Amino acid sequence: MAGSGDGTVGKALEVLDQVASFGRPVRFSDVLADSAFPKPTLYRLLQTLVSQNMLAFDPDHQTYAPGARLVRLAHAAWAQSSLVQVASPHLVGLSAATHETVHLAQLDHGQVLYLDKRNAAHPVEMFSQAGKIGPAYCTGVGKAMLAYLDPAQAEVIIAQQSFHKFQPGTLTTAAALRRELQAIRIRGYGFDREEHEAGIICIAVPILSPAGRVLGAVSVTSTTARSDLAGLEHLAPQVRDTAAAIAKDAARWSFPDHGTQSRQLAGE
Amino acid sequence: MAGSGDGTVGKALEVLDQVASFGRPVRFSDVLADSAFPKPTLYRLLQTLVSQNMLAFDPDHQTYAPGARLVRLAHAAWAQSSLVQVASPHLVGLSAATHETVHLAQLDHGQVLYLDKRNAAHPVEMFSQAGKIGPAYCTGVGKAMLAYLDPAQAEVIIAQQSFHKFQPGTLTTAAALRRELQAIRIRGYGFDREEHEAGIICIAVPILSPAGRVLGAVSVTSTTARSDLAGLEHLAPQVRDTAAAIAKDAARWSFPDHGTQSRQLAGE
DNA sequence: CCAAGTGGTTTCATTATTTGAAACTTGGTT
DNA sequence: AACCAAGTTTCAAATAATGAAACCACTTGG
Repeated sequence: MAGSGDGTVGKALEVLDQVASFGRPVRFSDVLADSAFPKPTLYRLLQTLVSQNMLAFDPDHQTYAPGARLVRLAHAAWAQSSLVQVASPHLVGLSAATHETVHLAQLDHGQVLYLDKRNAAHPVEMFSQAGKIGPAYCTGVGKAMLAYLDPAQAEVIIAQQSFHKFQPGTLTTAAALRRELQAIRIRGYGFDREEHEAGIICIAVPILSPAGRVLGAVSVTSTTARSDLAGLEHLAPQVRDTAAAIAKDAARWSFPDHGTQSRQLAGE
Repeated sequence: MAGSGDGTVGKALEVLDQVASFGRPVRFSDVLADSAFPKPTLYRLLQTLVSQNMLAFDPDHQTYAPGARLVRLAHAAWAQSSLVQVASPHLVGLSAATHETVHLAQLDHGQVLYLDKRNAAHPVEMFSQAGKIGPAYCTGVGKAMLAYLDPAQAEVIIAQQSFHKFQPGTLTTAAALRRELQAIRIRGYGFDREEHEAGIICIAVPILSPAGRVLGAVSVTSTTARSDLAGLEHLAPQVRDTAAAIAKDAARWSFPDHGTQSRQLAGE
């Protein structure tokens, strides 16, 4: 579904991703080095992105970096993501009740995209966490979402996984993952059994729309030092209730229309 | 410089802005209603954006909303914006020293884009604030940046201002604004004299690169209840020092190259 | 039950944009 | 001065975007 290569826009966004994925400002030649595009094409795409403020060009160092317009757009994305808005109080509640860290995530590009994180102990952070990405095949939220996805879509995403063996317990084959997903469907929730990081375990439940569409997932994370899988399993009802509550609120949220908020962006 | 209308990419991003600027999920016809594009063109642009995950389409309600990829990209933008990274500790320091709210901002599309906010009293929030936009002609940070911009660029931005009279003291003409900018250049810092919001005043200083390019601005905000312009003026040296320290760190930051961070985005 | 209407989608010949090999400019090195 | 690497521009050919009109699916009302 999230296919690559729709026309010029697709190419431009590919370049944008590329620049963003270097963790630092890059020179033209850096991008060119691992770009599929020929020099002048890449050059023009970069120019366009800069002129559109999607990339910022630093003339002092001749480098490109992700631009300001992205931050502005993301603010809009965040502010009106009904999931984030609606989930927020429920996450706080779950975090307080369990005294553990709670995550809210979504699927994007076959990966887990974390939308929110609540930690009972350190009630700070935010942008630092929101927007982070992680693998789908070895995280609790990732597997919980995959399990409830339309089978065809799930297969597409499974095919995209790297199956890198982070830990002894990491699932490293599509077959093993499919078995795990089946188990999750029967149980109603998924675990992360130290598959991604040593000592980190979690229980995760998908958030499903009334029609059964996967909207996201919630998880409660703990450490092997503090708890164990059995301990997390006791939290299953609470996590499930939280997911259900979020789903219910999300379904309600869409319609009331909030009285046409006046739009205002700029003189341009 | 940030011209509109470079080819198809520009059009697609225009549509993206448009969708983002409704504060809610929108139907096709909603977008069409205030779009310059004919029906099929708009339709295809929306399709492309959805397929690229820049917009999310909700099939249940047939609505479009800003998509997950934006959040991911913005995380990258944020994480590697040298300004934000470098400024962070200085903002904390300034906020602690002044017991007031401190802002970090940049110019985008002729508007002020807030990148960070530190409040001594409520050390929470973040995504909620980062990404917010405001007018350039009636905020302290906006005027401070305009004052030190290349005159030609400044004029372009001045021409884009709406000069809406938010408050009795709001500057409502380009001429008045130019006079104010001249005063700021002489003084070295700018004020917001309740021009945007009643009771809110601030002192702002631009952050300039060694070459004199405007990188952003810092401000300390207070209320008429707690302080006054004279009170803020006492803080001028501190704010100026903070801005200078940020500029210095920013200049240093660009080169060390951080040992090529491995890029990793997805299977795609 | 059919006619008219609304909101969304598809077609297809026309038009405008994108493309990239090659040539060129710039600034630094030997 | 000759050389080299990085960045920029040219221009005819190839490709993708365009939008008027037609179409489909579904509701509304006569």
